[in-house]
Amino acid sequence: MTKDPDARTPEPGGPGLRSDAQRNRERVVEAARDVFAEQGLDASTNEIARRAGVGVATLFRRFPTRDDLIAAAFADKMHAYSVAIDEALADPDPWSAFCGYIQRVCQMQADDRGFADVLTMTFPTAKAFEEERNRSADKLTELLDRAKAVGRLRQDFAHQDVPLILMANAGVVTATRDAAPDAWRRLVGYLIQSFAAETARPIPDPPTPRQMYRALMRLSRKTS
Amino acid sequence: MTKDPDARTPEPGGPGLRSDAQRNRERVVEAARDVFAEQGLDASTNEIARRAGVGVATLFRRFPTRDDLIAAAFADKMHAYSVAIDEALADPDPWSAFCGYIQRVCQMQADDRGFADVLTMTFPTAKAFEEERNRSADKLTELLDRAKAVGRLRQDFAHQDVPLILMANAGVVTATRDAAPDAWRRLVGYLIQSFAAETARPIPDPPTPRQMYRALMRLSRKTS
DNA sequence: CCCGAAGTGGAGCAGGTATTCCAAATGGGT
DNA sequence: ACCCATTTGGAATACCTGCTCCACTTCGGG
Repeated sequence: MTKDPDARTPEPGGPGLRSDAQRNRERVVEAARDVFAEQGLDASTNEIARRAGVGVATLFRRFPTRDDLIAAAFADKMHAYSVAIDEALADPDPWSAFCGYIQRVCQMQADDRGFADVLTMTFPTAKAFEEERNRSADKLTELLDRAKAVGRLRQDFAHQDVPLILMANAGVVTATRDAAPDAWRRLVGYLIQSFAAETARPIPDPPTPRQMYRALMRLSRKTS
Repeated sequence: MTKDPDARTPEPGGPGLRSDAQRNRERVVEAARDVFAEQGLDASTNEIARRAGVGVATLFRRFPTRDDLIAAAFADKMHAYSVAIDEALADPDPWSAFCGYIQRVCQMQADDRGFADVLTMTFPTAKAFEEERNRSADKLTELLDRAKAVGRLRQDFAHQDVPLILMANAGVVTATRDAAPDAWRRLVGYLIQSFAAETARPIPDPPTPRQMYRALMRLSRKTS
């Protein structure tokens, strides 16, 4: 009687949830983090529920769509992702800031198979991330501008090149994770060198921002 | 292509097959080529049979394992792949030969989703390809040596870097195929520039040949 | 033209997903 | 201690796969 039928709070940890329910929710999120990290975003729902020690119904009640679960599982990694660029902006040397940022983000991909997917297939998943992404985008532009201003980053480096790097890196880490876990460092080493202004030579145009946006949106729906 | 009774392929098309059976076999191979190109190596068997207009039993009778089908479907693209390096070796300028080869192979990945998989996940599939690969490996070494000898290719470029490039490129093409089909050219542009001797700066060591071999063998068995 | 061997297609099976439903268990306010 | 709304686990459903089996069809040599 005292309960309000529509007192649903959309996303936070657990507002009106019973204490045990809230605990179970957290267990699901933790299991999802683990499983996604190991197996990528297309890991089986059953596996996550099993690993969390709850029934599948519990998982679905708390996270009706897969995107809800992904958003919850990667919320803090997305935060770390945007913190990374803040830290980069704090570096007095814009070039080392840029290089450090690229390496950091690629490292995050190497560490977490699911997160590599989130960063490349990306937004399909969550509006929750969209805001964070937009903030990051502005900061990224700032970072690139600084590195160009000091003459270290080539002028024709486009911000679309960053997701391009992430996609390339994702290709390497998914292929080499088991057999050669550090192979991606070599790729990134090559790439960063090619971003240096002093050695820049003409290369094909980058994809347009709009193309890149659409590429990132891809695959929310499977092959069809 | 080019139906030639004794062109190559030891015992492929059909030795003692009835004429209709042989025709069906060819239809399956063609359907497999199309479907693999569109959907990648993990396309559904049923889909291929349906597209070929035959029953699934026919497909399985002719190609008991998936690898058999893959080998048949990509035989001529593998041949083209090894021809590409011959053509590169025919180029009098070792550096443009090298650059052209990389671009050519990456182009092939961009054109065929399944072939991109074959080149990166690779051999899981076929001993048939192994011989072709070994021949190619020797020729590749020759190509790299020449380019290094004329001082255009950096000395620390390792032959393992080639599959590394293919993996990176595969990451980009799978992500951007629909929205930005030429994005991979930009990546390859960056990479090739970083392979030039004159601008070379130290980068992390490449994976060992053995690591790379194991990486290529990966995923013959799923996640387990 | 005929008939056995070769070839065929689709139903069927085992095993995998995502998602829904509901009888039973549980928390926590009283 | 009680009671009922909330929460739960697992069975049930509805698809997908890969792969096999077998009654029927077709080829092609005589």
